[in-house]
Amino acid sequence: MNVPIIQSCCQPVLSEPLDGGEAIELAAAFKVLADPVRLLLLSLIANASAGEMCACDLVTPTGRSQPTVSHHLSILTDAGLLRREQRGKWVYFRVDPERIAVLRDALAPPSAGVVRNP
Amino acid sequence: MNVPIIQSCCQPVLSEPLDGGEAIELAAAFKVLADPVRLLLLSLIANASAGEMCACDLVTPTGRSQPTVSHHLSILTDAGLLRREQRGKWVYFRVDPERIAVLRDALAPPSAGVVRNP
DNA sequence: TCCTCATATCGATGGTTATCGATGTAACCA
DNA sequence: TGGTTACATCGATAACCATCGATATGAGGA
Repeated sequence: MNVPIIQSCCQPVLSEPLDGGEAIELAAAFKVLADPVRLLLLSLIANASAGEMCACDLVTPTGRSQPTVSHHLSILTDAGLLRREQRGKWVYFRVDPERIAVLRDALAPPSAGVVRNP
Repeated sequence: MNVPIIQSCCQPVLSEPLDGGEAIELAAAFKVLADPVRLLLLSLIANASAGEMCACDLVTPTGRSQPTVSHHLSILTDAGLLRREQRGKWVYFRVDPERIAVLRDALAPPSAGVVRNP
């Protein structure tokens, strides 16, 4: 997957018209969330007691092969939704809530925080 | 695309662990947003002066064929993100902001409105 | 240095979907 | 009734992506 880093790219969809480039960028960002395994990974990591999880503990609960889980963790990390930290042989992941907030903000209600006709 | 109606299915992803079914449902919902043409359609309709737009006026600004635009409008309508109203020969669409809010809420910050350990 | 284990990468495959031209359907009008 | 226009559906195609087994990489430990 072509995964650009998720960053604030535009006004909320419902508050101001998107141009073509913004639409492509936002769509790519939502595509990262459009997979059940990736949502499950985000949820597992976000709700882990230490706020982080070892990749080794993410294979079993997702029910996928180790390469598949590694693939999804890469996509989430490339998008900036996860932060990766290697400790010895192990890799730990934690969620970056600010990146998630960018996507959340793109869905803000109409005219929230936007002066349409100043 | 298999497009279930978008409805509140679960606690926010970052606040409580998802189960497999919830993850599948949420992923399908985000998949609806994971296309630039559909985001552009949502944006155009939400920002139209009358709060609605005729399908006939959505072909040119998206730069796609009429069948393709009709296809995407169907997906958005099936998901509940758009409301469809036929008036004579014409079909008008308006955004349902509550359905968008469901997706937005799924991305709520950790523990927002959720008591993790009561 | 060799072995083990955790993770990443590779190559192949099957399923999904965005897209289009052609055509069907249905509303309006003369 | 016949023509025109708006929209939906159909069938085909090309691109994309999740998935896996096999294998490479790289860190620790003996």
